[in-house]
Amino acid sequence: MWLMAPTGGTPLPQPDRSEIRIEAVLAALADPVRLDVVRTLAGAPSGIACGELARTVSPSTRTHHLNTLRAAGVISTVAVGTRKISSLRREDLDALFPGLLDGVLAAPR
Amino acid sequence: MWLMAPTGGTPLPQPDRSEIRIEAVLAALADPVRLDVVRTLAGAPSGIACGELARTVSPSTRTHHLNTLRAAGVISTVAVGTRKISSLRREDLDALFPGLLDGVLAAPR
DNA sequence: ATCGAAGTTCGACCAACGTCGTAGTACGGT
DNA sequence: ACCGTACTACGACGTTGGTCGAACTTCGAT
Repeated sequence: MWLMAPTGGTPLPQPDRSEIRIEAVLAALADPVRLDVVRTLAGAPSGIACGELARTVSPSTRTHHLNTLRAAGVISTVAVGTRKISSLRREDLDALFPGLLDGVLAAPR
Repeated sequence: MWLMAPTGGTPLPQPDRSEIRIEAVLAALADPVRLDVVRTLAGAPSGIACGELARTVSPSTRTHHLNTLRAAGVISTVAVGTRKISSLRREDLDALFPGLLDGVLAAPR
């Protein structure tokens, strides 16, 4: 048995880089819960399981927020076992909107 | 009679730099109409009258959007005569969230 | 085969938001 | 003094969005 890389699971559908719209990204980042998720993911390049994110809300609400972030193109998620590991789409966002993510993350908590 | 600078009118109340919150800024930028306003103002450092902005919506809706942008700290407005001239708070935004505005403005129209 | 853990889906509810029309205010020009 | 222009304030309406609980699915482990 080998250690499976976080990128080794089944990827959930997500928008292509060319399909990411700035309005959707901004709307996704505007919510406090989702912004907290993004800040957390920014410090964990290898990804984090859904259950470890946004513990202040219920599981169903958590799912809703992660769906929103994924649909906007902010995060990508892979299913490994019973878990789903999410991580920031930093490369795509930096390529499309250089400075945006850094600017957001520079904001005081 | 001299040409009055756009900064010479009576300034409307706006949040201090220290009061600007990233969530409010992102929420303000997330709306298509307001994003259009910001893009327009980005190309006019000297400011633009309300009536020349967001012509796709009614005057009352326009006022609502400009109020939202001002309350979020994205724009500042001065009243000169019967007009109100709005301009981007570029310095403040760049100081608080370096790269954010540039990233947003880099997005394709 | 069964159980538990991890997420999802569905439906409901309430708050917040974008939109408008109408009425109102404030200022400049005639 | 009057009028028109520029913008605002208010109230209404429909839509969207965040929240939850309950029921369901899927997978790994025992």
